[in-house]
Amino acid sequence: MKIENSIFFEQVARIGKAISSPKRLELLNLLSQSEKTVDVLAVELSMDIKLASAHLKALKEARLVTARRDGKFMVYRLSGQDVATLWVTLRQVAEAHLLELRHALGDMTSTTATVTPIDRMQLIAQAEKGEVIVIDVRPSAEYEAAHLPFARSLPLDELEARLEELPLDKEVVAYCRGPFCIMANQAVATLAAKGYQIRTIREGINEWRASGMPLEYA
Amino acid sequence: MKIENSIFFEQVARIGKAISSPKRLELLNLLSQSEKTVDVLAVELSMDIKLASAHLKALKEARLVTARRDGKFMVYRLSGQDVATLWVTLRQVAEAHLLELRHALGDMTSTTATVTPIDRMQLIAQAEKGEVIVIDVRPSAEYEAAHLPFARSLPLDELEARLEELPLDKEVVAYCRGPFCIMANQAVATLAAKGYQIRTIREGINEWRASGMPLEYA
DNA sequence: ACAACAATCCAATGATTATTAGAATGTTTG
DNA sequence: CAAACATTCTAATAATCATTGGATTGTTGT
Repeated sequence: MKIENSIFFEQVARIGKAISSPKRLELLNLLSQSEKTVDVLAVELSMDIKLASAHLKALKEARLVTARRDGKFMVYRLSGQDVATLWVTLRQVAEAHLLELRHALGDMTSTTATVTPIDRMQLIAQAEKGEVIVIDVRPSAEYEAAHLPFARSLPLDELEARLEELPLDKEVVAYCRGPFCIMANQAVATLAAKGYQIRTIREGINEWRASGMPLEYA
Repeated sequence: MKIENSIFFEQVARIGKAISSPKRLELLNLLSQSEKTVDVLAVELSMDIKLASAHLKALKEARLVTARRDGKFMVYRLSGQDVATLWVTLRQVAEAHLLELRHALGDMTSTTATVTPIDRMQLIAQAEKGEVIVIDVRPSAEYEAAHLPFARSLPLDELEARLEELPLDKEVVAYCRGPFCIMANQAVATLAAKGYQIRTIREGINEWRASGMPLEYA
C-alpha cells in the first residue's frame, strides 16, 4: 500500500542543490537583472571563467537557466520569472531568520527605511509628476531589459560625467540590483557630497515585481 | 573601492544548503502541516531516528526550524510561515521546469484538473452552503493546527470506520498535505469504490495559504 | 537511585562537490 | 585555411556531506 514518493523530493532537491552554492546565487542574482554572457558574468563576479561555466552548467542542469549561442558568446538567462521570484523568496527567508545576515546588512540598511506598498505607489506617482527623479544606476543593458516605471538610466560609471542631467532642487532616488547591491549606495555617496538631496531604495526590479508592482520594459 | 559582499550570498546559501537534500525537504513538508516530534517524523518518513535528528539539526542551524522540549520529546516546528512559503515556491519552480518531475506526477495529476482562484472561492462557498463536503484526510493533529475553511476532519485511517458520516447524495472533496501527498488519492480510491461522488484537490494548506486564501485554525 | 525511553553527540565510512589545470570544441575574422 | 577567442570537457585533488553504530545526555516514572 505504501507508494514510493521520494522521487518527487529528489527532483525538487535538484533545484535546492542548484541554489546551495554562494557562487551560483551570485550568478542567479546577476541573471535576474538581465541575460548575460559567460565572460560578463565571470568578470562582474571576479570569477574564473571555467568556474563560472561549471556553475552555469549546474544551473542549466537544474533547469534554472537556459543558454543560447550568440556568435562566439554563450548567453545565459533565467528560464522564467519564477526563478527570480524563488531567489527573492530565498533571500527574504534568509534575511528574516539569519541574524548574521541581518547584522552584515546592518551597515547598508541603516541609512534606508523599510518600504511599504504605499511608499511604492507614492514613489511612482511622484516620479510620474516629476517631483522626484528616480535613477537606475545599473549598467544600461540591465535598464533596457526592465526598470522601474518613470526611472531614467544613469549608470554608476557615467554618473560623474553626467551630473548636469540631475537638477539640484529635486529629490533624487537611486536604485540598483537589489538589497545586496552597493551601487546605489555608492551613487548616494557621490551625489550627497555634491549637495544633492538623494536617497536609495533597497529594492531592485525583482523585489519590485515580486510585490506586485509594474515594471517598464525595453 | 570594491566591497566584499560575498558574505551575503554565503549566508543565503546556508538556507539553500538546508533545502538541498530530499530528506530534509520531506521533513519540511511534514513540518509545514504542523509541529511534530522527532520520532513522529522518523516513523512517518521511515527514516532512522538518528538520521532524522541529524537532518533536523541541519535545518535548525539554518534557522528554518526551531525546537522545544516537551517532556521526553523534542518538538520541531517551522520558524515561520515564510518557510512554508519557500517550500511551496521551490516546489512550484521544480514543477514548472523539471520535466522529470511533471512526468512522475503525471499519474497523480491526470485525475485532477488545475485549480483556479475562482474555483477556490467557489469551493469555499459551496462548502459553506453544504452543497459539497470537504474532508481533510490528514491526521487530526494536522487538521487542528490549520485546515481549509468549512472542512471536516476525517483521517484516512478512520475513513472506512466512519463512512456513515458521509452522505451519498453530495459531492465529496478530499484534500491532504499537498501535491506530493497520496492520502487524498487513496481516499478517492476507497470512496469511489463505494459509490461516492468524490474528487481531490492537489492543494494542501500551504498552497492554499500561499495563494492568499484564508484558513481556519484551532 | 534506577530502569526505560527520546534524542543527541562522536567517530568513521563512503559518496558527492568545488575548484583548478590542461586539452578540446565551436565560431569569427583575416 | 589559420589564428584568435569564448566556452566547455576531462581529469585530478581537496573539501564537504550523508549515513550508521556506539556511547552519552536528559527526562519520566517507579
